Amino acid sequence: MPQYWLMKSEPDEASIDDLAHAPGQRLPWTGVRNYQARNFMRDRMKVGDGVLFYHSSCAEPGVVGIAEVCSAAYPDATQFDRKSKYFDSKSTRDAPRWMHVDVQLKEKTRLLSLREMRERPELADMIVLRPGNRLSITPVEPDQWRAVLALLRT
DNA sequence: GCCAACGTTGGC
DNA sequence: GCCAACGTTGGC
Repeated sequence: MPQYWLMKSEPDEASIDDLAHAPGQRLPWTGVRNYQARNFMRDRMKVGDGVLFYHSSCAEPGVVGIAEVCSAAYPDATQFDRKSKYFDSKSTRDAPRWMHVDVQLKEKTRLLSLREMRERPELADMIVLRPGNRLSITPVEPDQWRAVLALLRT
């Protein structure tokens, strides 16, 4: 059984259109520097898991597409790149601190805005809607996944 | 730009 | 191991 996830990305960094125009419509989910989010990718994500692609820190935050996990977790190259803002001097090639998966676009959707999500009782328990939530990757329950997909098609 | 929430760091 | 200080996230 696949699991489901919501993954936040700042559109200035990697937008749904960036994903749509990437080779194979696949992108490495680089730049995660939070242990809980890393652990989700490293320990719990499987190829084929469903992903809600979410735009954050922008004028209209919300879900903008459906994607799929398309690789196992592997070391994030940006942690070794001194010129990258994601460079981590404490990480080593022998024991890389940061890992990520690749994701592949399944479908660009309409914007399901955060505001609209908050209005929906069937989504009320989603972690991303919890006050103060800052986690960039959160698990999504199967019934929440189905409810979001239904809303995206309205 | 503000600020609440919360994760990380580092002194002790 | 505690916890204050600090930094980051991200909606508004």
